[in-house]
Amino acid sequence: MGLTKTEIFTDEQNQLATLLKAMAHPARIAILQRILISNTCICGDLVGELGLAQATISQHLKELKNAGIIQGTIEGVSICYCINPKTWKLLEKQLGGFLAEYKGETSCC
Amino acid sequence: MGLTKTEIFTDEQNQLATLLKAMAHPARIAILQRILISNTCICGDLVGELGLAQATISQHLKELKNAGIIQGTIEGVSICYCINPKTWKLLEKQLGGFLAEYKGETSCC
DNA sequence: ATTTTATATCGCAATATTACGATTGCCTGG
DNA sequence: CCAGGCAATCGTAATATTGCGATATAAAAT
Repeated sequence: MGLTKTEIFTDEQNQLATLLKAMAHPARIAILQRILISNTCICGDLVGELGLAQATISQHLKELKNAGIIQGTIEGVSICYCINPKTWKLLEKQLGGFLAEYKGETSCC
Repeated sequence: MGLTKTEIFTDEQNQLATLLKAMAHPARIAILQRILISNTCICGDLVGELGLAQATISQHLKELKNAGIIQGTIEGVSICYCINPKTWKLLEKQLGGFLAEYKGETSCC
């Protein structure tokens, strides 16, 4: 055991879980926030700004890229990362719908 | 190594990461959706509805509870789980603010 | 008091994640 | 072509997650 039983769930559930998982780390949230602020892409600046090793940052970037949340393009010497608009919109839609499903606190338990 | 360096990040980043992590599993998304639909709480019904063992469901519920996303009260024989309004509102706020920070696709890379 | 029913917890095995040093690959400038 | 820096990858250690059977706990029914 030790691996998620994806066959049991819907594609939507698996997809949302994958996206959330990709963001569910403080370093990756910090990376995304940096990208959101300086809209324009960043890269090795992160190594200096966050207190993590280059290999670690690269790994986090890879995970965000694998999930489709960011995309990277070669920009001369360094590499430029930025938000993938398509996935971001999908995320807004899926997550928005999910959160909105909660109808106030109609006295449950 | 192998453990997240939380000291490096802000409380907000760590908190959001914890909440996202708690939701970042298809089974837990499915559980939350069930709760959102039948607003009123559920419990061992999940064992029949999702295809997972009782011990596994119980563990997922525990994780959601630890994160503060759901709360449980004893309801006679069984236990009634429902959304924790406080955390849900926090999540909406944090996540909403986060997602909204993206200013369209102003030609990045 | 004993059985039934509903959950939680323990213990384990398989796998995934996190972090980093070391190395490799790759472009650019000399 | 070769040296420079930037970023990806490899390998490894420590720890976390996922899933389940088995067992424990606790309230309700008999």
